Amino acid sequence: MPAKTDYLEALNANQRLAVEHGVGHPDPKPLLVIAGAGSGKTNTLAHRVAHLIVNGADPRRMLLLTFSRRAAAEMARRVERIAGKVLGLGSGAVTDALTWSGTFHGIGARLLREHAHLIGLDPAFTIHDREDSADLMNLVRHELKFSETTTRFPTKGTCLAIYSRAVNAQADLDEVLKTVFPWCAMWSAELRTLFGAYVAAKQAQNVLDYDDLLLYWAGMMGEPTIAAQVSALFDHILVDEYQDTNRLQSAILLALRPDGRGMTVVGDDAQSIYSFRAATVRNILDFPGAFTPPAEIVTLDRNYRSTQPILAAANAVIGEATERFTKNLWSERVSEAKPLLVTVKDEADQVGYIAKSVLEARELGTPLKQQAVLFRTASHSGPLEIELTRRNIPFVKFGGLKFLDAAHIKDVLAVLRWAENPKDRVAGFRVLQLMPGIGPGTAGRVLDAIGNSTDPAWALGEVPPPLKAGQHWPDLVTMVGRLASRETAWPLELGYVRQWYEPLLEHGYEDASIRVADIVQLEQIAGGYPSRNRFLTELTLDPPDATSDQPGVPLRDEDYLILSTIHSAKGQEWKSVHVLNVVDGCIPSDLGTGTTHELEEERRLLYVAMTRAKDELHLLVPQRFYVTQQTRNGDRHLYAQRTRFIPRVMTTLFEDILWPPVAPIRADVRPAQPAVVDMAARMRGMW
DNA sequence: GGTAGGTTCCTTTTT
DNA sequence: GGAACCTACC
Repeated sequence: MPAKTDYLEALNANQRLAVEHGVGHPDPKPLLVIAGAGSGKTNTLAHRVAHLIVNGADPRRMLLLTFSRRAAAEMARRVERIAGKVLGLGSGAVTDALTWSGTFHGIGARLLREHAHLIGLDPAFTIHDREDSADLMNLVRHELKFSETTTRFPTKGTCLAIYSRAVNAQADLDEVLKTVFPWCAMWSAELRTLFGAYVAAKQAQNVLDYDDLLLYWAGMMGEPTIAAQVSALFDHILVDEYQDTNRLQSAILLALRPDGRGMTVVGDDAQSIYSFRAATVRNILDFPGAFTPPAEIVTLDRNYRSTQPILAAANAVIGEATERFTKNLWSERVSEAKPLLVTVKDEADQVGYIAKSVLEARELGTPLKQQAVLFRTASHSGPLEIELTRRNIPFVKFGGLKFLDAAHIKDVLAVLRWAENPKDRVAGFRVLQLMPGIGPGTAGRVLDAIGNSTDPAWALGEVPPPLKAGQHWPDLVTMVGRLASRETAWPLELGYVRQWYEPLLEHGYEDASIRVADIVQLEQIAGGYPSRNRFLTELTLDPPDATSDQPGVPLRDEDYLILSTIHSAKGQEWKSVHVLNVVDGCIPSDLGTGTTHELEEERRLLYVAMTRAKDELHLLVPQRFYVTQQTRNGDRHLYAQRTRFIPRVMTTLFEDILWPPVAPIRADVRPAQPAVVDMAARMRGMW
């Protein structure tokens, strides 16, 4: 029975090619969709999924790999709308069936739990986030006495970064050291020993880190019988943001579908901004040739998002890039307004300009939610956050520090993780040291004592109580016993943890009451998960991005401005976009100018930021730029240059303005004293 | 030997 | 604001 295909009418010719490719064909070629910014990528992918379902594909047998859970949810919502209408299904029917939809890491975790027995893995494994992994690396580093070398050994974070790089890029350690961490090359032998011990420690403790989720998955796919079993779960594999996958991820995909059958990948080489975590543009450039016959390529180059002047400027910026699938985006959205290149005196004016501009736009009918301020580094928004708070402009920040990164939240999660997996030494180590009088030494000995006991909760009760811990110790023993026996239903047991933790919190922090409130909030979030294990796993793999992601925050219906790192802005769009600090040293970051490779990525980053804008784009160029803690000179002002990615010849594509407009200020002259108080405003403000 | 508290340095981007 | 390192105290 031919299905109704009205929904295809709304697509343009190329989108339709991408959606209909191979449907009904007995032996379809793999498909690569090069989708420029704002070209309706998500919509096209969602239509393809829906179209496949309408034509008889089983949504339960579709693997949909997206960049974040937010992207997965958005995809599901659209598929639901399209397919639901055509198939006349009730709401949620299709979404519920799209069970294999999520990030590589999330899907990996699920596949590993389900197939753990086949590869000798205990399915009760817990997952370490980056900080936990670094802590474990640190423990091992100390055990091996690498912390006592005469010349400085790389820090835990650097060690983990090197390890992770080698795993994700599927590269040899020496190669990684030579190309990415040359200053650590002298430690090659020690690092190899360290990583061996680190892997052994993870295995002994039954924990996996982020990289393991991919590595074990890839390993599983290397065993023909298991590979066949896993591959047979899926008829279709669709991957979004393919430009941000690394070699390990592409290896997994190829192992799932060596012939590329039923495989669709979508991406934009111009938006690849994750090479720091070993993503490689090569994946997308080489995809077509990985199969015989090679994959079909469909290019979406019509932009539906931005006005032509914004697009012209963005095209000019990316036009200078060295290697890419050539495609220039075009748009029919005419506008007289060029993007603005706003020169301001310093960061204070930058912040003032944004506040003014944002409020003006709101007066003209653009709600705050339709406006965003983007920046290279999470910490750059600090002064802006202060100013917005002062002016009572609500905002939500994406990227940077997470709710879960707060020490007190990590403490509570560590208690839960230790209960879930008593072998998890990092968790136990953290929990024990919360108590007064217990430091690394005592904590280590306690962990050794309960070591491999079959009943760790009981073993803990047998440990002689460290005297200085006082009442906290017996309370800990009671609590751990309770959690281990699971006598209290999830998520109520979190209440016990809080009861134990609160006195310690009050002892350790001035602002204990705020922190207690956070934990209460955590309890509410926990209510959304069916079990402790699921809670811990999903929270680690998909931490809430911003405060608005958390239920219970009274921001839901309110209007608020979006603050986001450029990385976290991926895939999103706003009517009006401001980009902070478009100066050399920020974009490109002075940390990212080492190699052409890094420099190219910084260029793409600016491109991504610019292409988020629909109607208005403001690039801010502060002339003076405050730098904290430069290695040698301490805090100081730098006289910044406009970013090298917008050379003089390109400035015709922008409207150059100075702000404040009156009396342009030479950088070397101190500004006149501003009015101390705006008395007129104060008088008006009385009413 | 171990813990608590002070000092100094540094601070990309994320699953 | 945090981590690594140092020093004073138990």
